[in-house]
Amino acid sequence: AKRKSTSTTSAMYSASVSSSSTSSLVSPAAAAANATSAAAAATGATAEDSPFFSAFNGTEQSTAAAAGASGLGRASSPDTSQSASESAASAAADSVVGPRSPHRKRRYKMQLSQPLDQYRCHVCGDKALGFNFDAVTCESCKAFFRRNAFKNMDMKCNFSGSCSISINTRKFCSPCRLKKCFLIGMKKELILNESQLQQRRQKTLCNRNRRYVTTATTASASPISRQSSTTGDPGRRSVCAYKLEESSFYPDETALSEPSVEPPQRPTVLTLLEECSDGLASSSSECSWDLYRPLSDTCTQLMEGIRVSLDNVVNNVNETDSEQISSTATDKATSLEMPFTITLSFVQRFVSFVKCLPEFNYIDMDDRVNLIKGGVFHFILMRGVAIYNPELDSFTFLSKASSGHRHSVPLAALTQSLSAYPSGQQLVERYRRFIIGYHRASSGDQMALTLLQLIEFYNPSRPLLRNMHRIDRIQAGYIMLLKRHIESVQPTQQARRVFFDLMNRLSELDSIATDFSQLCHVVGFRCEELNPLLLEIFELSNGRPGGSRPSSLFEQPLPPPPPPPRLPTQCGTFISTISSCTLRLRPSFISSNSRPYSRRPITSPSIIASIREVIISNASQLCP
Amino acid sequence: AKRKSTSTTSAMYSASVSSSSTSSLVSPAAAAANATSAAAAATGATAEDSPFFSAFNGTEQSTAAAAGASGLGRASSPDTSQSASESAASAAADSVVGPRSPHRKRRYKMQLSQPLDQYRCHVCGDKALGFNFDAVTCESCKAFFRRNAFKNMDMKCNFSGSCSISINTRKFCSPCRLKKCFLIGMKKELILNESQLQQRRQKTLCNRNRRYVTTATTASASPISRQSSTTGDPGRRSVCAYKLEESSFYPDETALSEPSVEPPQRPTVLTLLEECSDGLASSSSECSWDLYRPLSDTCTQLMEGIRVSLDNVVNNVNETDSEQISSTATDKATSLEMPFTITLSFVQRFVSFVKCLPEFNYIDMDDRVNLIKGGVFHFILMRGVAIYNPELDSFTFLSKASSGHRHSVPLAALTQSLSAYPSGQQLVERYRRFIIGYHRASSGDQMALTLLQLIEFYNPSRPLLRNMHRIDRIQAGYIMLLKRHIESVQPTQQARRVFFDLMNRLSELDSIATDFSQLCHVVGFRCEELNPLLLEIFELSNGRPGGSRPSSLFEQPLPPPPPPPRLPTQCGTFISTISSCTLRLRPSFISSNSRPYSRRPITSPSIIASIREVIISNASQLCP
DNA sequence: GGGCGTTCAGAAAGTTCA
DNA sequence: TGAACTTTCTGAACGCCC
Ligand SMILES: [Zn+2]
Ligand SMILES: [Zn+2]
Ligand SMILES: [Zn+2]
Ligand SMILES: [Zn+2]
Repeated sequence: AKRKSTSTTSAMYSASVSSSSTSSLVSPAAAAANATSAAAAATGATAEDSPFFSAFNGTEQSTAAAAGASGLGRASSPDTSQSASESAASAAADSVVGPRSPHRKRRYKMQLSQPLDQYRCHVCGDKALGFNFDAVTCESCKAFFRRNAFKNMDMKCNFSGSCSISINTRKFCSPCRLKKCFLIGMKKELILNESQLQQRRQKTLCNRNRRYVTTATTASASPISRQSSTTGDPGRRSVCAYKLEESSFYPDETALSEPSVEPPQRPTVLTLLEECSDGLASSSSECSWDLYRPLSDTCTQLMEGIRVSLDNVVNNVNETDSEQISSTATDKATSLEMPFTITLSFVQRFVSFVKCLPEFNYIDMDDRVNLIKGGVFHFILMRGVAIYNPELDSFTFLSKASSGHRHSVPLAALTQSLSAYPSGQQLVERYRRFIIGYHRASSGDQMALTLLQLIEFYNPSRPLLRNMHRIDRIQAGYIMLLKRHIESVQPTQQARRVFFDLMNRLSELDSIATDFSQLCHVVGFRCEELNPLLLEIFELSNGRPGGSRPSSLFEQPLPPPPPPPRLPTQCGTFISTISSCTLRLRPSFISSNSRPYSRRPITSPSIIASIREVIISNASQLCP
Repeated sequence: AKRKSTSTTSAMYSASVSSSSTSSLVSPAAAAANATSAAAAATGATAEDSPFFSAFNGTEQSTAAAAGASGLGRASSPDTSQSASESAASAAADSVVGPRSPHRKRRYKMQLSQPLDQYRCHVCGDKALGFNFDAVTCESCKAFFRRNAFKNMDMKCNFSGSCSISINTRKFCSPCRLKKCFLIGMKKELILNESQLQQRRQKTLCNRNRRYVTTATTASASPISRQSSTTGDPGRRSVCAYKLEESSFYPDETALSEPSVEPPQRPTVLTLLEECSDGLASSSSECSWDLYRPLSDTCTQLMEGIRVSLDNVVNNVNETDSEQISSTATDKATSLEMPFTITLSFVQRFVSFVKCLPEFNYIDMDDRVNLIKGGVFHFILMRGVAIYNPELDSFTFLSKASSGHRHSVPLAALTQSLSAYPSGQQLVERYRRFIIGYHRASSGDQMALTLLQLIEFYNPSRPLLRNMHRIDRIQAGYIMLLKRHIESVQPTQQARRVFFDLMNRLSELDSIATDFSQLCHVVGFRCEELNPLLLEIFELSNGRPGGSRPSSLFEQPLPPPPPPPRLPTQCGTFISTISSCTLRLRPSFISSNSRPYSRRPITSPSIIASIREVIISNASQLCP
């Protein structure tokens, strides 16, 4: 009995397979198979002994067996498992219809002679109404297939994996049922996917609305049909599926008004974010990468833009500044004028640089000011990392004045300049460690360091920001860009480590910047003749929430000062440069010279107004 | 009879399942089948031989058969095989059933006027509600059968072996009752087996979570939304799914079916990414936030889902495991069995947990395996952080076995367990520092730590990944979620610092995990009696690119080993648990016991195949 | 009328708890 | 052990668009 059952199995399966592959509704093989199993049953093995017994009901089976046994090989029978009466009828029909051409076209209305409801599901033998997902199936198999075709073929059959599926047994082994569905040619591609579904639903909804409006012509319904459906018309059927879309449904052509396709413009980091969250946009068809992740087009463009601006603006010290720096370097290498001169020059260039970035344009005017105001120290300090030369322990940068030569400002000079101030040396030492650490972590990668500057620049926690979300998004974009950049230059394995290491080090920057700003405060405090403008500027970075408490560095009264550093001559230049080019603070501040330093409110409106003026005045230069 | 019973086991189901959709217990088809089988039985097979013999007690059966044969077609049954005269039948049904309005306005309610309880359990005669395990039984017999069908038939009847089973006597003789169950045709094949059970539970868990999340977080939404998600067909793939599947499935259509509106389903982290890149979607009209950034709805939902799954799955140690851990803790606190037992239990739970996450569903089967395979050690170690208790310097977690008490496993025990191995103690010490550092950085924030586990889990640089982009995107989503979480619990100013600090510490994890995996390698190496399966498992995490070079820890030949730790008894449990529940490795691995350890290729295909089997086998449980 | 999807009550598993 | 309950699956009936 065991052996027989196996043979029955294979017979049955080949039966269904062939029936599907020939696309005729039934094949001789199928009929023969039934005959076989019937014969098996007749020989004494109970039909039920065979786990593969295709349990069509008994009478059908015997009928089929009889027909098969008659040797006529009902080749054209549309069904193997018809009930007795039906089979008789179809036998008659068969004799009329005659042999069907074997290459019968796919699925032309086969209602040639017999009504469709005579057909039987190719999966389970239940009565079928027509094609479902490209096979003749019953309603239940149709639903079953729709529900399960996309589920992963996970479940294993509990039995041999070749259970026979009949109208009675179909619900016992879904894996085998599903398998058979595929076997007989059901196509899961014909199941509507989610977006097609949405379309369909929307269309339905649309039509229904129209019909409702036109037929009902109730005054309330017509003008605001959308609203009515949104609020859940109680009289209407509650259609769950539609419910979901109602909020986004516009009665008429959503599609038309929608299609703001793609900003053909220069991409911003926000474009990158979209690309990353989208997944479709990735131009590379590859799903994976090898050691180095290739850059997407967007990334390349963004970084190229940054690189160009970097070269043209940030690294392009103008001659005046260069001269200035050169002369300061020779005359007062260790005075505080040196860093002031340099940073002033840089701040100008950096602001110009930032204004070249497309996304800066999208920021509120006030917030542009706030970003610059709140981040001066941060990006100045980050710049230090970028121009640091570890061999020389110096900052080095091209100098136009000395014709291609490089300026080189030893860090030691800074130490010395600040030695007169409390904790000045320690602070510089901290900064040095910070720089060195960063340099190691980044391997001096200028692009990475520039991106870090930008990430620091677009810091959503700067004080007074009006739209933190926007800044946050931009920052996220640059973070993503940095990530991608690193992944493109570091092997996958190390990329993450490097990336997070770099990001993490920014935290230290925050505290260093705070201390530097405090220190500068003191510097300004000590130089009475220092123009109030300078004070204001240094106070810029002081306005952060935590910054209102004066740093502990400066709390106790200072000891009798060493020869107080003086910033006489250059200060004028510094101030005038700022006022003329970058900041253009109101003249009144420059003129009100000897005003005693008093702890003004941290966010003096005048400053903001002034800086805003600068930004606005140059707004036309912003890249589109 | 013996032989036959075996065949019964493997045999397929009965042809006599009555038409399930009807309220009648017997459909004409079934009746006919019964007639057949009865005939077959008459030819010599005993009744209990036939797994399909639906042995209603004699009278009923013959009645049913007669009814079917007589063609009277019990009108109340809208049976499928009744093709013609359906209207007549239903009309008849109407007249019988009661005053259903003739205009059949709605779905027919099928208010059975004659309740089913007129049917009697075929085992005990109690009232029956329907079919259970393919026979008409009462509830108690159903439960009885489920509980005992697979128990050994050893128990002998205390009486003659032919006790009569009635509603009163049924509890007196289990063996006879069970025998009768089989006799009347109950099929133990229809009892869900272990893996099916697991799937079912997982699915329930998933759905519960989803429902909970959607209801909990959409308080403002319409009350129907819950219902829609509840009754909606599961398994439907969301828009995100399609996005994720991009090139994999529909190379062409994807682009066409773009205009998908809003993913109405449970959000994934990808939804979050979209939201973040979108900018318009931010539901809060606010552009800024104060100290603590409010969470968007998406974030809330995502985290709520995670939290629920975390509580229900990860932190829900089942009793068996709990027992095991308890007993191990008392007996062999310092042996290596302890960590093995615990981690095994955790790995199972973690895999379940991950499978509850909506986005996991969108990942390629192979990649699911690869993620788990490549990350076992990582997420085990991260788990350590989550359950670390700094006061006790222990891992602590709830124990069901000891009724709400907590297990507490001192880290020192781990040190001691590994003291026999080279560098074991140092490694544990490193791990301890890692844990403590993380604990400080996160302030023990469980959500943050869980997110970090997930970030580590979705690591695009795991070996052999087929779609790194997809994993990368998911990881980015979780990183974003972590960021948002931290921003919501930390003041803006510190949030970034904390966030990057936490992220950065993951780098250290990588190296610790590598070393641990190497160490486990050695452990496996030393214990010859250790089952090869165990070795394979520990090798799982060894497949990373950099992992092929053996850690320097273990390069030189080891000194004569101290008393080699042995993992005898528990290992069996360990292995069997793994094989049965979580990993289900191929039996061959379990049986081939004494195979000498040899350096197999790092990515033994068998492992992958095995693990894939696990994942696939449970795939239907995945939330849609 | 063909062929999709949607609905929803009912069948049949498991789970809980006294 | 068993009554009561929960959950998932199933499929007949139906709605809609082409
Ligand atoms: Zn079917
Ligand atoms: Zn099967
Ligand atoms: Zn009973
Ligand atoms: Zn007995």
